[in-house]
Amino acid sequence: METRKKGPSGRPRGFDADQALERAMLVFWEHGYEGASLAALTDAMGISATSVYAAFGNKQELFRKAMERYATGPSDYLVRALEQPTARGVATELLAGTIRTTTRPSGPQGCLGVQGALAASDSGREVRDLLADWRNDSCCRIQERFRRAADEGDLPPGTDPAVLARYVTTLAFGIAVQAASGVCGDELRAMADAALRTWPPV
Amino acid sequence: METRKKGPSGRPRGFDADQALERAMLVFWEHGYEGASLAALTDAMGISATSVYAAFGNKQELFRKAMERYATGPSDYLVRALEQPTARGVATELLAGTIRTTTRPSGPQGCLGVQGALAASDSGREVRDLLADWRNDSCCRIQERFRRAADEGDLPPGTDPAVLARYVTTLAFGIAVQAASGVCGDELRAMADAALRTWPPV
DNA sequence: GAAGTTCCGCATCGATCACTACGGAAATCG
DNA sequence: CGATTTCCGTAGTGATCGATGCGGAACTTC
Repeated sequence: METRKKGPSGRPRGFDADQALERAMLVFWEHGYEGASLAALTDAMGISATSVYAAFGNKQELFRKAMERYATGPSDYLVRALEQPTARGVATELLAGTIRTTTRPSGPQGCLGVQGALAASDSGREVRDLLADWRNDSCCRIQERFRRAADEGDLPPGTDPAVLARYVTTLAFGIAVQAASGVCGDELRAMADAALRTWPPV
Repeated sequence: METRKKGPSGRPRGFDADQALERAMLVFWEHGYEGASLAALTDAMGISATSVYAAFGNKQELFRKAMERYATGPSDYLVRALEQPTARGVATELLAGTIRTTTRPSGPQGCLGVQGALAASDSGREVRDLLADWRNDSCCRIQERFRRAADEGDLPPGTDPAVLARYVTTLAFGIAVQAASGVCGDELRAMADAALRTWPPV
């Protein structure tokens, strides 16, 4: 499993795979998995369908890679939120990051992990389940962080980390829906500020 | 515009249009607007495509009628919530109704108004905007109810009805996403109880 | 019964879906 | 250079999409 190039490698590909994946992610983000046709994807990526399948497998694999890129790119605020020193900081950073990413002026509105495939036909069931797992995993990671906060005395006694994690992720997913509906960031920030003023909701 | 039957009416339709629309709504609810194919719809409705177009126009019109049925059926908890005597009662009934409808054991999980068309291709843009308007309208009606509550002294001075309405609808939409992810009703109820324990979040 | 109207199953429309076979062009090797 | 390997544009695969034309059957009113 050498990463070095060895042997006759033939003609190298004539496009930037990273840039192509970035553009594919934006199309999936805006139109969802099933709403993004191969024609729309290849058009945005600037390459032919042949190149897409040679470089990424098929549409489903392309979406998986686009989702990974989304998780480590536009959605990396989750990691930064988990690194906050206090539970309140975690919630604050999570909601602020969600609002920032879902209402960015240039780019799709909403969250790829939510609107990528919330409901789908039978052929899109796997992708739908993939995103559901991603959302539940996000909730679990926050729950673990809140459990640690409870152990550290950062949360009032009797606070249930699971309920608290479900609460902040519900707000985050709701923000994603509001953003997809065209609600602006300022209004969502005012809402998040109000919600965080009573923290934690024991 | 008589509702009576007059003149030669020809052969009456051989199916129950109300029942067919109910079944179409369930298919749209589960698979979304674009994820519900005409084949799946006609199969569930028990009638041919010809009958669908004769009775409901086209797929988009069928969805509009299904959405109206959803608003006055499974989603009628919104009206009951708005009729509650206190602002706290409005929020409590809204969240309870949302959880009840989005996690019913038999039937689709989630909310048709959210997952019906959160992201869509170009051909589904009109339906997507229709649902976005429905969501924003729901928020506006709640905002008006909270404004009345503020006038009646039912809310602390300085409370912004718009922010409060955005808060409860964000929770409701988030609940719909959680339900679509397979989260059970009990867990969501515990979360809603915690959120309502600190009310209002001024 | 006769005339008129509507229903609806069958077959199919063109468009688009995700996907791929083919082959010439281009680049890397010895 | 020649040989080899890979890329990728063109064209087209069968399947499915939403939506209809047709015509016989069924039901109405007269």
